[in-house]
Amino acid sequence: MAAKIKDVARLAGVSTATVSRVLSNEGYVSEEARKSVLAAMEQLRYQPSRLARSLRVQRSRIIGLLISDIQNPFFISLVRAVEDIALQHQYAVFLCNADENSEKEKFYLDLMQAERVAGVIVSPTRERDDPCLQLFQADIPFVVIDRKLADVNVDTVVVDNIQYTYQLVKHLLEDGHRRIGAVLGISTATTGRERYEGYAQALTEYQLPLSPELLRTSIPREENGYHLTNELLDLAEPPTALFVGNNLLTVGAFRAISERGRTIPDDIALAAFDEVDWMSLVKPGLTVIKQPTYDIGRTAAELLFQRIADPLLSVQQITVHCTLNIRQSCGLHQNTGVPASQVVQAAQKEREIV
Amino acid sequence: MAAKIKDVARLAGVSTATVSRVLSNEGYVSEEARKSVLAAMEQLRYQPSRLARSLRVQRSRIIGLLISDIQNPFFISLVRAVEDIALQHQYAVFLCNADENSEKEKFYLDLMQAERVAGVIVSPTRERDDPCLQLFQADIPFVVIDRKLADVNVDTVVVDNIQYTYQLVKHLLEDGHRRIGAVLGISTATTGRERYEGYAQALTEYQLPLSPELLRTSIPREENGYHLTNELLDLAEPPTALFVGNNLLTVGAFRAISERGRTIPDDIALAAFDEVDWMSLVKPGLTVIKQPTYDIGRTAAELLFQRIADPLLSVQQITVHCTLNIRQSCGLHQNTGVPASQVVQAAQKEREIV
DNA sequence: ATGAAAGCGCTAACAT
DNA sequence: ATGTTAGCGCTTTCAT
Repeated sequence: MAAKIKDVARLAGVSTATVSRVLSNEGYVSEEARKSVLAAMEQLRYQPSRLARSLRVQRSRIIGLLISDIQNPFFISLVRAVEDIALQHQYAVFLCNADENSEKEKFYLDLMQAERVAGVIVSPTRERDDPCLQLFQADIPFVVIDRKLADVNVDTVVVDNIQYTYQLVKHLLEDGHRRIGAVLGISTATTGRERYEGYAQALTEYQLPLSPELLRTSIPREENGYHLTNELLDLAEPPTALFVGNNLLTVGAFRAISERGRTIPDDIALAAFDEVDWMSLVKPGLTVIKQPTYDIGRTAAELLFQRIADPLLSVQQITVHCTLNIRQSCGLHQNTGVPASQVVQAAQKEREIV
Repeated sequence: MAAKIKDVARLAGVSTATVSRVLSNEGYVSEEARKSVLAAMEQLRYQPSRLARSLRVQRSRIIGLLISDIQNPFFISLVRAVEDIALQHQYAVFLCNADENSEKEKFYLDLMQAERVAGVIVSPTRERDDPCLQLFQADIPFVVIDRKLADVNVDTVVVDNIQYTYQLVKHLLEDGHRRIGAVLGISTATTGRERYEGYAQALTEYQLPLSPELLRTSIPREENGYHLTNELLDLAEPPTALFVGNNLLTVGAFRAISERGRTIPDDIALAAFDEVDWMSLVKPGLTVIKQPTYDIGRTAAELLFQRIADPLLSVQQITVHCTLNIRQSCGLHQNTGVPASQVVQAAQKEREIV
């Protein structure tokens, strides 16, 4: 097995305490002792056991990151951000993927607790989420991202889904569309529900009915986007425009429309939540709300480390701003009430405390 | 703090040994004792510390997964696969992202060693990779994926890059192209080098020179694909076809071509390594080699658990098969020597031991 | 069938 | 400036 602190101490002719002091750069240790310890470490290729250390100091230098779907590009740069910040703090990231499955979510949260992680960042699969509450009750520092959690006052980083969806759908309305379909994620997650609300607000403002047949929801996966869009296109009177509430659903929607030989935006307009890099490659470019994914991850990680450092800190609920990227998929917008430039300007990457 | 085994023992009126026996379902324990222990656990919401357990039994139920770039979709379903298999074995996955940076790679491998993970799956950033060798010398079970490692005989899961690239480039040649540019990943990783070899083999077979000006290599990132492709398009005599060696590079290449208003395949043909889901959305569809990413991950994880179970098992080097997805991006293929159907048939998802 | 006790590798009082 | 020692929470002989 690997060398341990005792071996280093023996070889260096000092006690384990001295070795530990060298390791942590704390306390007094003579230059001479330090040198021989360092030499011994080198010689034995000593790698201190973080396992033992964590047990002893009763906290590990690992944070858990539980995302709801690793297939979703939205989470990828978020992961990168968390990783970057964690690295700065000398922490490692324990990444888990709930796969939109609340059982897996519970499993992983239990696991993180059992591994005694220092804190957790989580995007809950549902708004009322017992496993998350349990985490909260166990006094484990944690930060919620992307989706809000009901019944607890906890550090949170989200975007204003209602407001941005409202703007996006309004954009479609201003282009003259009156029959706008919606393909959304399930409404047990707040993102799904709020995006529905934004959609509903916009229609209501234009005194349009909220026709149930135009609304489709499911777990946000590509195949679901595909099927739901097909359902909408199969309607006796199909929508002239589509609002899609998530990037995976968008891939499916796009494919469904293409396969039928329909063209965007002439046959049907398309506007969606979430930007993905390939969207700049497809023609026509998609009009989307772009979330600052890296910022969300960075902010959440910073919040978490603040909370770890000071558990008594007051709770912060941060809303980050998005950008409206207007491209060609909703058609010409000569008749847009709000000029595109103004909309984009209003959506700087600022932060506000709610 | 959370309840510990002592608390459970006290509440249940038994010793810690008995609690431990209940926990692990090993050794004799009376039905009566079991019941009261279970009740005590419930009441205290006891979560055994895997940290302490790992220290005691000298091995954790965590495997490390170090991928070279989390932005690359290639790795995502691979991650999913590893996660699925690990879960079956009651292991957790410690996912790290080297970001094509060998310092980060070293940092994470050291970290994994310090955390005493049970084993590691890694896609090395370079062919001669000291941190990986160190892992090997420390007798930590590990499996190499995607890229081979020189100087050691270690469990490996890769694809036959040379062979598939050869087929793909030959396809371009059979379509009549004689000036084929290549945009590849750096050749310190075996994927880059081997894909170059496949390219070279095909050209050589057609007795074409290997013109250095047609070959561009860099770290596989989108912006590099963009710049390198622009360089090729800027040549006095630009290539009529392009082979791109990796999906991130392909996004960049595609963008560069689009931005110049060039059309695929009329102005320039395009064929690439790696499939990504959005490729079915762009027009024209891209001709690509599709790697069985999930299979690669699954195979690697299975190999790792075999090795953990029996360190003396003979080393396995597995080559998984790819699929050639022929679409419209390399032009019509009436003049293709090998019919597409036959090529695809030859590329079933079989396995072979090299 | 159960308990007592040692010890995994490390840190942190406390003593010198 | 350095060493001694107890103990983090768990498992596992070895007794009984």
